[in-house]
Order: sequence, then structure tokens, then C-alpha cells
Amino acid sequence: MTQEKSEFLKGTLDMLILKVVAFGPIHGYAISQRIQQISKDFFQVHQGSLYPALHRLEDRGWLQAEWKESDTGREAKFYTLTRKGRKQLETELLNWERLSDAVALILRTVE
Amino acid sequence: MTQEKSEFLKGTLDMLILKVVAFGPIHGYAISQRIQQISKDFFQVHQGSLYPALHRLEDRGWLQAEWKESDTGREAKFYTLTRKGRKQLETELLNWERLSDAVALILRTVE
DNA sequence: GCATATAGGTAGAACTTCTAGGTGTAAGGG
DNA sequence: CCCTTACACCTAGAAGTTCTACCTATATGC
Repeated sequence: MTQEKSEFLKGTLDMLILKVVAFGPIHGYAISQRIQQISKDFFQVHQGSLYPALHRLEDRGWLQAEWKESDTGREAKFYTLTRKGRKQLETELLNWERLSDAVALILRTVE
Repeated sequence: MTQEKSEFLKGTLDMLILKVVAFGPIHGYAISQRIQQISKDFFQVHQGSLYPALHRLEDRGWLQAEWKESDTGREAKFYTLTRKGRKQLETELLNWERLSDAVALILRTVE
């Protein structure tokens, strides 16, 4: 068990998961790998964050799960975005943009 | 008491406070106004978030407090950045940059 | 035979933010 | 004179997310 750094996701985890799932059906373990890979190892989504998040998103009706066989021949839970989930993703993208713009305003203030 | 929206600060509050205090001694109430003003009302730092945060930052040795008279002639606690606080701000700025870059990587992935 | 990677999960701690209250002074309008 | 608003401080407890630390099980490679 190697885990050097812990990178706090600061409320972005849900959005990142929704975004990755938006590319097509994918199982939990692969989601965390994908996020880590695309972010060039900045984000390390540990399983203790991942699975609770997935269940949260499913409970809210944003994700839908289905058991299927994975590449490796094992059973895995594949997640898909629901219509509500797609809307939620759009909302979160917009919010993120606004948030980072607002932060930028403050950080760039020179005064 | 009017409070329409609640804007979640997603872990950026400490950084924003440090940044605002970096401009010079300022008291709590004014910090929240400043953040709201500069962010064009995106961030509304409620007092229940503000004061615990200020005490947290003071406890960690990043801020230093001193009672002085404010513009309005009343006593107020003026906060200043310590040397440690200035270092912390730099660290947080770097982290924020990395975080938003990493998020951008994922959001801009077209796959 | 053992470690690692894959795949799922939970419980509980830690931390931040929000809700909802509290104190008190000063200024301005009715 | 009372009421409201702005200023300025504060706390307790709820809610929410993320982290730490575990658990299970199979397949593959050394």
C-alpha cells in the first residue's frame, strides 16, 4: 500500500466524476485511474473517497449503475450518466467557472 | 437579515482571507466585505464562516491580531499576516494554481 | 507461495462550512 | 422615543465532504 501524498479535492470530486463518466460507461476503479492519469497524477482519488462519492451521485439520481464484465473478465459496476446527471454536470461546470473567475479576481487584485 | 444565496467556498476561504490581509492590517468584518466586493458578490462570507476561519488562521500562526480603533471610531480586531502566513499564502497560491490546472486538464479532455 | 493489480466495499475521524443564534454600539428615519 | 440598519465581535451544533484505515475477493506474474 503506497500512498505518498493526499490531494484534497476541494469539492471538485463530484464534477470530475460526472465529467469522466460522461465519456461513456465506466466502472469505479477505472474512474479513479482516469482522473489520476488525465490530471497527470495531481489527483489521487482513493477508494475511501471514490465509492462514497459514487453512491452519493447514484442516490441523487445523477448516475446509474449496472453490473457488467470488465476488460479483465471480472464483474464490475459500470456507471452511466442519467439525464439529470448531465444537467448537473452542466451546472457544476458553470459553477466551477464562476468560482475560479471569482478567485482569480481576488488573487489578481494588486492594490 | 437577508441572505439569498449561500456560496460554498470549497476550501478557498483561507487563501482568500490571507490574500486580503496581505494588503495590510484589516479587521474581520471588513475582510468579508472586501472579499464580497472584489469578487463582485460571488463570495458572501458569512460571519459563521469568517470568524472560525480567522481563529483557525490565528491559531496556526498565520495571522496576528491586535485591537485598534476602526474608521467608525469603534474597537475592532485588526489582523496582520505573519511571516509564516506569508509563506502559507504562497503555498496556497501555488496549490490553487496546480489544482485549477489539473481540473482544467480533465474538463478540457475531449477524449 | 506471495505480492501486486484489479474490483468492490464500510466505519469513523477530521475538517470545513453553514445555520442559527447571541452580544453590543452608533446612526438615521418615523 | 422607537425601530431598523450597519458595524463588529462571537459561539454551538448540524451538515457535508474527504481521509484514514480497514475489509473482501480474483487474476497474474515472480
